[in-house]
Amino acid sequence: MASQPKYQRRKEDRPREIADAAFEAFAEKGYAATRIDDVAKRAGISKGLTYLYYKTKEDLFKAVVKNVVVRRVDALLADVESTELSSEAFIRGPMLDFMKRVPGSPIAIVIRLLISEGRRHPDLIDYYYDNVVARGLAAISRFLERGVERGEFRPEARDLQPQLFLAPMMLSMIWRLVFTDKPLDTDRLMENQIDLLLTRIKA
Amino acid sequence: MASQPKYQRRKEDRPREIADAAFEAFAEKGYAATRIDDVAKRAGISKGLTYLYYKTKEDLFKAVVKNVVVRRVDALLADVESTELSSEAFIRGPMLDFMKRVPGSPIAIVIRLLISEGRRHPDLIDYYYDNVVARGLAAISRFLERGVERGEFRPEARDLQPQLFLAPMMLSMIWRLVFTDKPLDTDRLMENQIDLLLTRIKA
Amino acid sequence: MASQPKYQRRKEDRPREIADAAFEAFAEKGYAATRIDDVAKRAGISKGLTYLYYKTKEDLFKAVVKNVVVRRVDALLADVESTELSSEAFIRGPMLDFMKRVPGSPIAIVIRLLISEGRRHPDLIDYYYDNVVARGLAAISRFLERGVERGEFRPEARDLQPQLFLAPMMLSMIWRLVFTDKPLDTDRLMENQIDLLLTRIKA
Amino acid sequence: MASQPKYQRRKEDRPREIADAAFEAFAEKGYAATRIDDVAKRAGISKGLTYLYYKTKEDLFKAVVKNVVVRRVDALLADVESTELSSEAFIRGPMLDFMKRVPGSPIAIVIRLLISEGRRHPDLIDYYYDNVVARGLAAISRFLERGVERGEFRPEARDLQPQLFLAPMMLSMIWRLVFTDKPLDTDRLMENQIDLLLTRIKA
DNA sequence: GATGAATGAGGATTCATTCAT
DNA sequence: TATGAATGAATCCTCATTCAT
Repeated sequence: MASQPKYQRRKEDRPREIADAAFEAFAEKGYAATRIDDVAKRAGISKGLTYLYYKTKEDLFKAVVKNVVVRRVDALLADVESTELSSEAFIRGPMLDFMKRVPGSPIAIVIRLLISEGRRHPDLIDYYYDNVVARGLAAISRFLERGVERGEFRPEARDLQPQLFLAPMMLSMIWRLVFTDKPLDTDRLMENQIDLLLTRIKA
Repeated sequence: MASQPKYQRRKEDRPREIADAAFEAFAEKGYAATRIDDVAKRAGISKGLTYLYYKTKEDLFKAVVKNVVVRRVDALLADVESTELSSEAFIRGPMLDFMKRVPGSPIAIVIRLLISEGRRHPDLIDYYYDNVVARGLAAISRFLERGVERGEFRPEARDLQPQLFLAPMMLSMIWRLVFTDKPLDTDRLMENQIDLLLTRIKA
Repeated sequence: MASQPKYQRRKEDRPREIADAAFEAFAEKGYAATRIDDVAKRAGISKGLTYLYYKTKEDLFKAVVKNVVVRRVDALLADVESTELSSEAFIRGPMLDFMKRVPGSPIAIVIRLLISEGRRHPDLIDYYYDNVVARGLAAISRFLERGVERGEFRPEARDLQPQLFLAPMMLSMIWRLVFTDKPLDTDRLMENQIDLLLTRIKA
Repeated sequence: MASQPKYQRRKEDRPREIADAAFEAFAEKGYAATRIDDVAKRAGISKGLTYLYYKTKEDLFKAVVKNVVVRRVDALLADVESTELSSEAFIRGPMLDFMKRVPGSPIAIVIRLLISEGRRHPDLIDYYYDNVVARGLAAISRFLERGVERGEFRPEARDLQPQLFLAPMMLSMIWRLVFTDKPLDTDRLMENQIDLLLTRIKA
């Protein structure tokens, strides 16, 4: 093997590279079972360098949840919010598509990390809630409201808990995380739920 | 005050006492952060004795998931299956009650453990699936079937994924595990879901 | 080699054994350069066991200074204070003997540790001052006072700083710690000082 | 406020600047606890540059003891040796003044470093002995000799160990290094010692 | 059976030193 | 020269597991 250059200065990219590597490692083995050495190896750097950018393993964990997630969630949400369709068409279209993608996305992984490690990081929980959950719920509420205003939905739509839209997505996520090999048509699950809800609220 | 050992009974109960103590400890701190010493202290015995009953920490973990869970789940399911009501009355009554209790029950804790540690224990996942999830799903399917046979539900009820009944329960569970202090009327969430579903399938 | 028993329970003696081993190690290499592993090896135990008795390396350091020193200083001071001689005879005899022994005793080692590491352990400094230095100074003052009362010393003896008696001892200590191989008749140094002082204060 | 680099001059001064910075750092935290990074920061240069002038941390340590000390000691001794006074006047005047200044001077710091780290650097010890201690002792001996020759001191003065003059200075140094906040009139201690000695040797 | 002292492998973290830029 | 990113050996400390008592 030709020997690789031993040094490669890439100050700019390192933090993200490390966070990405850590994300993979945490995703695969969980926080506790992940060795800083693993992360470094995945990132193609030495263990010590990790500590130049992240003071502790916990810092790294927080960075993973914050940066990685938000980066990807932003992308996903952007997709969704830039549409102009009838409320029903939007919900059955882009919004459903979005929800279908979540259980297989990094968001699911992060949820798992938060479920496992969240207790010791209340600030992370808050961060995640504010930046992901609350935004998602608000988007749904906004949509229902708009539907009512436009006369597409009945006024009772306003009283619907937005979590009703998300429940099958959550179940699908957990299902796929835990029961990897047990069959479940998660797409159909979400479609059915949307159908139930739209039937109920359509004007 | 020094905390008193919680368990201290006859030898024959030891394995269960240890498993119970371990369950508490795992519930509080998670698998990795739980010290065998903690478990022993909670069980009121010495660290060494733990190893007489469980060869490794992992064994203990498995025992917790298996024994503790099944024991408690059995109790919960027994409640439910011994009823004679109209299908709708049953669903809105005992079944809904049962579901409402789950997010605050040990089952939620075990779910968390499985989400966190399950990957490394596929046999546990299978065990849990067979003994808890599959039984629950089958019960729901059986119920729908019975409703159709009795003419209470429309035949399409047979096609409903039983997970639709469980989705809000799952979301409630996760919500309460993760967002301990964020408000969510989980009971209402489940009621609404039941209502949506019954509206759809009632004859 | 016949294999030694792998386990040897000696709960009672361990703390002292470890502290003694640590004392040796610290004496030889200083605090920073001493590895817990060295200490354990010297004590004939495993590294981990050290931590059963001393939570951190710092704890061990404190224990060394406190226990080891006080143990030995007590012995030395006991010697001295139990005499009944004329003041001059006492000073030229037991007290001088005592001082001559100090530079080669563990006290010198501890002084070195305090000089090196003391800044980070003000409590240790205080402890050492109270238990060693202050006691020594007080003993000297008491002696001068007694000499005056008995008419053996002139009243001006009361004004003598007790540190004047100790100064050559201190120089001898440092000299021997630092300039191990440079000649200096430390005994004569102390004798001369005592002589100077007695000449001055004798009635 | 970010601390400003203290040194930042021409290249030719670099080695000295670094050594001075290192001296400060060693003085503050001791050898082991001083990071090369600290030294560099104090010197207003990058870590790497330090290695251009000093191959290792130990080299730097040696340079500190050698250059810094000798530079400052030379200055101090120069003061002293250029006088023309009666022997007694000289001892009670410039020499006593000099000794009084030592415990608060960098020499004290270096002594501490030698006490802490000297064992691993016998060459440094020798260097220090030759350039500081031996010179000091010789100066004192020379002075006594001269006093005898001039008829100011009795011939027995020749037999006096020069260390007797230095003992209270040494004690004062250590006292101030270790018992920073315990009161001791170190000036008076030295004055008294000089008085004792002069009383003994004056013709 | 019980105990808890003892072991030792392993992991997070630090920091002197190197070297691409 | 000058920088500071990068390396990796070294070290403290933890904790599951063992075993003498």
